[in-house]
Amino acid sequence: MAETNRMSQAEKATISLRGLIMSGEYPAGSRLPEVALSERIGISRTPLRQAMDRLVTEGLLVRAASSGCRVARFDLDDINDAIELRGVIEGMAARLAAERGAEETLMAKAEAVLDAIDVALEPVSALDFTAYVRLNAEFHEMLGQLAGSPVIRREVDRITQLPLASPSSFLSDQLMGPEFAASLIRAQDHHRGILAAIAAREGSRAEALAREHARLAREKFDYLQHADPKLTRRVPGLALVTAE
Amino acid sequence: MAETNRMSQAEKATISLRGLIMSGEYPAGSRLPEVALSERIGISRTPLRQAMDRLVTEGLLVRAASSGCRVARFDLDDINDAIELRGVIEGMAARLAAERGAEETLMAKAEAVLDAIDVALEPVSALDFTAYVRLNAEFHEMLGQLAGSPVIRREVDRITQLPLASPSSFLSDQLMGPEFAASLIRAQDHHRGILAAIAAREGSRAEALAREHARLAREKFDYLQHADPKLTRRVPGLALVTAE
DNA sequence: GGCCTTTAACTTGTATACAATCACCCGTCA
DNA sequence: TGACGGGTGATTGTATACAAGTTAAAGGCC
Repeated sequence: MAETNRMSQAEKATISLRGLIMSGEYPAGSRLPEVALSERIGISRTPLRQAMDRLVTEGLLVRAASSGCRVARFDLDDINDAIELRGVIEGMAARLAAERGAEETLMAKAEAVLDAIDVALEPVSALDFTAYVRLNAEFHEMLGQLAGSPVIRREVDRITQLPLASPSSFLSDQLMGPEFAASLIRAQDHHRGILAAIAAREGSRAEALAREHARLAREKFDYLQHADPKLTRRVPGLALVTAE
Repeated sequence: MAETNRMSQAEKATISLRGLIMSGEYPAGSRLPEVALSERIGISRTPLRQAMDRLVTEGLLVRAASSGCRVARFDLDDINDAIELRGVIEGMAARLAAERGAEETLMAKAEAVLDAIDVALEPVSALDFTAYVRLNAEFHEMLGQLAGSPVIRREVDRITQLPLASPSSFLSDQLMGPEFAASLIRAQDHHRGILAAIAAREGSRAEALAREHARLAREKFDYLQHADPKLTRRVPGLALVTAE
């Protein structure tokens, strides 16, 4: 959490509140009383309300008519649709990058990120998980830039940061198992394929690969569903997903 | 502008401010002093700031680091990318509707809207333009619902309401000419095709058609660019687009 | 005369006070 | 005993006052 000094109260409130909700502190559907919250996180109501507005646009909260906010409720379909949506957006970014041609320096940087991921995955038995999460997020961010369009980039960033659609969602070293490690390697294969398709100006292939890549998140999520229910409390956001 | 009574100050401020900006009152790149604005639209700073936050997420304003908001600046590429983005999102909605199957009552309602558009376009020489704009917006809204997913619907609504990507953008009876009327008829052909593809469960075709359909907006925009420059002042939003 | 520094005014960001609305509960009347 | 009405409490929405930071201008010094 870099430099909480230079952050505005509203930003701090956003992060605190998002964390509180993702951790399941406030169960899905529960109301969020403003005064109590502002006392709890030590920030006055004005920036807190800004934060709540922000989380409403993120979809984490819903604003009931003139009666404050409630924590949103998600079911399995919502998660899958959010993942599908991310795949479509990232697919568009990859396609446009291929069709229009991506800047060489950006491509080189993206390749470097992938090389670093290879390193992080190197000792399959004891891979560097936190490094992977960081680098993976970085690659997906690069994907938004490769098309060279501020509009596209902005949209990819937005989708990518949505709590339940993010490429980092439901990633947790809690579920480190052999099959999980294997899925990380498959993901890296996808990464390479997407970049290769962009370099070869194969727009359709780049788009299809990016969509397929997003679907890996589904597998991870399905795995979570059937794994130890105790994980619900340790994997951020999982507490908001109702069994349907 | 239905029932400004029951609206919160923040909503009123959003509408006023959006109107002010779209009309070109504040030129692209200019700063928006909060106090002056709040006096001008007669709403205190707190809800005004909410409105500004909202317009920032819409992309109409940009927030410079600790120095308030400026009116966003758009170029031709931004417009085209926003249109492409809408095509991709609506394409996804259409594809999912086809793949998953759309509810019959919704399909019937969508067909009814298209029938009404046919009527509005009937006398080619003197078609009912305002009715067309309303019905067109309604069809695109239905498109978001046909997939039967709240997540998808939400996203289509969001994109569809973005000022510069909306299917109603740059529609103006100012530019009523024979070629323009012809493009409305082509648009209606697309509408029919999309719905037929959904009914036939042809996801890929539905997606491709929806994408192509969005591209009609490009033609309209290109036409505007080369038309009478005086239109800049009469077509909402056009004033924000710089010549690049 | 030019540049740097300091100060002052303005602008945003935050906190708090106030207003209005909503919901719930209790009491009274039919 | 049940239902309706009034009132009271809490909670959100709005306005305003205050603080902090930024920018611009003016004056002094080199």
